[in-house]
Amino acid sequence: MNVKARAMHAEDKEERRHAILDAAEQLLLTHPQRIVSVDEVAADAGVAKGTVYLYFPSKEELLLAIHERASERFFDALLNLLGEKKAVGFDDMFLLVRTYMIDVPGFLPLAALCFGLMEKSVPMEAAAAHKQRMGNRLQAAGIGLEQHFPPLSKGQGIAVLMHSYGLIVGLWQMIHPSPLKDALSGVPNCDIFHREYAIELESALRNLWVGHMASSAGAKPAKPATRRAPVKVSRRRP
Amino acid sequence: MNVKARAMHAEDKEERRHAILDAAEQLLLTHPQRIVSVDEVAADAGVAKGTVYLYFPSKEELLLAIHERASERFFDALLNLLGEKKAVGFDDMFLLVRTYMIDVPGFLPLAALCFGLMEKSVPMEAAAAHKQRMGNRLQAAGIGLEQHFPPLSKGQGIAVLMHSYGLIVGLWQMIHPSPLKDALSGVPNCDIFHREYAIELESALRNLWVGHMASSAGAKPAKPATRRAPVKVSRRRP
Amino acid sequence: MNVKARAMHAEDKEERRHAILDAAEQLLLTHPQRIVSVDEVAADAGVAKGTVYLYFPSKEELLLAIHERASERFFDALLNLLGEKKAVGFDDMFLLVRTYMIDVPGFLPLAALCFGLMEKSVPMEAAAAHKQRMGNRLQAAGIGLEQHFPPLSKGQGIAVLMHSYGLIVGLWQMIHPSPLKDALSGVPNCDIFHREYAIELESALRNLWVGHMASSAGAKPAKPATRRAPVKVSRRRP
Amino acid sequence: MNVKARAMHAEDKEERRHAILDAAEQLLLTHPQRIVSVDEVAADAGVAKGTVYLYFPSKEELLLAIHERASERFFDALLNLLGEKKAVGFDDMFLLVRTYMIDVPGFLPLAALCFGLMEKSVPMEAAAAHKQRMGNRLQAAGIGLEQHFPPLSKGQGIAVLMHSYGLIVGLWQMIHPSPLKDALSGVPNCDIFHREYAIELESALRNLWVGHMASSAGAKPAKPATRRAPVKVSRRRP
DNA sequence: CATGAATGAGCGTTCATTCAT
DNA sequence: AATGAATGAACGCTCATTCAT
Repeated sequence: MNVKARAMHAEDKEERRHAILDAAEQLLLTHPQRIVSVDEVAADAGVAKGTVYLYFPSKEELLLAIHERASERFFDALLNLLGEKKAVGFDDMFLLVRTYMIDVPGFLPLAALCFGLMEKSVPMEAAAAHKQRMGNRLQAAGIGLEQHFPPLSKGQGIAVLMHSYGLIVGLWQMIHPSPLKDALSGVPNCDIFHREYAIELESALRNLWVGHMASSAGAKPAKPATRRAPVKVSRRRP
Repeated sequence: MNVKARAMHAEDKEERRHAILDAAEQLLLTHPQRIVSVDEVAADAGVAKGTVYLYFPSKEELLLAIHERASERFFDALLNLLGEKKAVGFDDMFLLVRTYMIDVPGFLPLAALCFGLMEKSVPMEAAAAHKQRMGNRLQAAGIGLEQHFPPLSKGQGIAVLMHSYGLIVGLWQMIHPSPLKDALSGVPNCDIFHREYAIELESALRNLWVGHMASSAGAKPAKPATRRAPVKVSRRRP
Repeated sequence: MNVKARAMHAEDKEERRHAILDAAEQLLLTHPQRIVSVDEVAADAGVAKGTVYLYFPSKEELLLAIHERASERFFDALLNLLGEKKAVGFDDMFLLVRTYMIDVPGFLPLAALCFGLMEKSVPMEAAAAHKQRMGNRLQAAGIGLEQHFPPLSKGQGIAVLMHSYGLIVGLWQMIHPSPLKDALSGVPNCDIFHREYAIELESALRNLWVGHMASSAGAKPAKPATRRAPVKVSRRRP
Repeated sequence: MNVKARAMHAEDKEERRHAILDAAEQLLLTHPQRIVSVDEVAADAGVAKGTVYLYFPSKEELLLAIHERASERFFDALLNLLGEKKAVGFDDMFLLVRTYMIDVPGFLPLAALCFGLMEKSVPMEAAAAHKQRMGNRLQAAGIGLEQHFPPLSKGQGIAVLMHSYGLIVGLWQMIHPSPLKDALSGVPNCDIFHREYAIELESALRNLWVGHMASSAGAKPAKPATRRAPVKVSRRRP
């Protein structure tokens, strides 16, 4: 990793910026539970600690940048998928979630962390810029989604995505692999916290989507499949 | 808050314990972004720092206790509701969520925080005990849920609750009131992050529940309302 | 140990004082490496923490009292031995050292600790009183020693005792059983620190005594046994 | 002490390391009774508290380093002396003890302290390394000693050194200059604790050495100088 | 006398950030 | 541009001592 030469040109600088991000990401992947220190990042990136601060104004913004880059990969893949001509189903979508979020060990801890980060020390304009970029991607993906899933009404695509992302991150916080897992096996009523995250998420997410599709579709016909339950679940319409 | 008298009896001690919890909760609520320090808690509770450690073995366990107390209130209300004879619908449930989670300002930030807490420094014993208590409550509530929502199959009640809780916490992290909200209004594509959390959550949660009801109910008849969407969303049945 | 009744009379008080000393001593024996806390002592003695302070003005003086009581036992046995009619040799003396110092696990750590304690917080008059009591015992034992070991000149008995005690405590600090012992076995030149303390001490002590006897005895005849070594070791006499 | 320049080169760093050691040593010397705090050391060294941790991994290891440096000086002088061609006697040795141990005010309190330090918090690796370095020096000095004092058998040199060191430190703990000294003068039987340490030590040490020389030399001929005493002191030979 | 709840100064350590080189 | 030595505020926790009950 050690890149000693000075980055004089813009491209060199971008390269070094990514080298630092890579190191930090790697560290996050390797120790998903700990919050990495700037020292470690610098050491792993093969640069001095001060250099990190040449490329990122603060540790928080470094973390944000990692998360944004990781999200970008997901969104790129998603937009790519949605841009294809062929039909796209839930399973295709979930495969992306699995590939870019679940199977990337640091992604979810970081996501959870980043939510709480924006309030801290990150200057408002940086936070705003970050949110805007994320918003743009969401917007584009939401529209693509609506095209592939016709039941979705206008604007509902973005809602589905946000709800999904919330569910993905929130559920991960409840159910994730942890050292406690082994220790608690056998303790009654504790195994529920240690179900397989991917399986549980797929079920939850699918149901969320089913509901979204139904709520849009059913908005007009208004007749749910079963007699009682939906009556209680669907929004009351006087 | 300053209660100078010594807590000599068990009930007094419980009271003081709660006074400390109150102070910490209040602090959490006032500064949702920062992790409160023991110094602050002690000062706000009107006791010396050492006194905090008389009632809680560590800061982590203090935070956990706050969360547990708040959860307990929710679960008590939930079990109470589910224990009643009359029919219970989604709206009744959501009212509880609103009352005990959304409208209690510290609840959700703390919930998000606590998920990440268990791994840290909390001795395994304590973490296990905490998880078991939470597990017990979940279990009881899950069973009650299945009785009121017949479409739910055995064991699905607890799943619904967990998925819901994940969604509640995860979505809150994405969309919550923050100082940024005002600053970002007008920035294109940023307003999506600043929708009203309660409204957004209700929609997401309802859809999640609709999905759960449908997936159970429809497991046998398997007839979705619309032609295409469910085909793609529902689990493939070869 | 739990003695709840109030100690109203002097004898009861003395008894309780000893109960506290016993508990503290036991604790010291059990965990020779740690400095016990007042909490532990009180708990083990079956009294409240405040009660300890009714019987000892400070933790330091409690420790001092333990050490003094343990020393007293040694001195009692020593004076007893020296008071007998029959001849007493080094081996008899060493047996006492072994019985009252080496084989009492807490004795030596405490002795080492107490040396450094007097300067701290212990009020000067308490320290003076302690020293005087110890001095008295030393004085008596020194005189007894001189009677059994004729080569010793007047006043040399007390010197032998002090030098011996210094050697006993000082050597123990260098060579004592410790968790490191096992870990360091095999590391070259480290095994010297892990010789058996009792054996090493006996050798050192015996040589110290041999020297003392010789220096007194030889003071008159002035002819050492060997030709060269003593010439260099003994005090030059011009 | 305040040296503001940054220590950029290895030698500068070594210098600063020593500056910190100096400050700590000075502090130890000024307040032999208290265990210095890192705050004080940093303040006295004219650096920030964090800087101390740049040069020493922990407070314990800082203290150990002070002691090791002081010991090193003694051993260097000792090995130097023993390496010379000319004859070396007890008085030459004692001069070193006086110069490097007695007359360096912080040495003995620190030595006493360090013995008890190794068990605490110092990581085993560091403790082992420290012990090994000390062991090496002892070994070398022991061999040199045996060459200058022929009566000493193989391996006895190191024993003499260890016994001596134990005696030096142990006796110091009993008899050392202290504020009590003045206060207690006149109190009967207390003056024994306030003899001049150097004088007392010389006597004790000389006798220890005489004994060692005699025990080796006499191991074969076995003829004690006096009639009764040695019979009792020397090891029984059946 | 006895209790034990309350105290709070004090400590060792961390680590994001700065800035002289 | 790059370095990495230096900083110092902040933190969680301990525990001998006090004193209201």
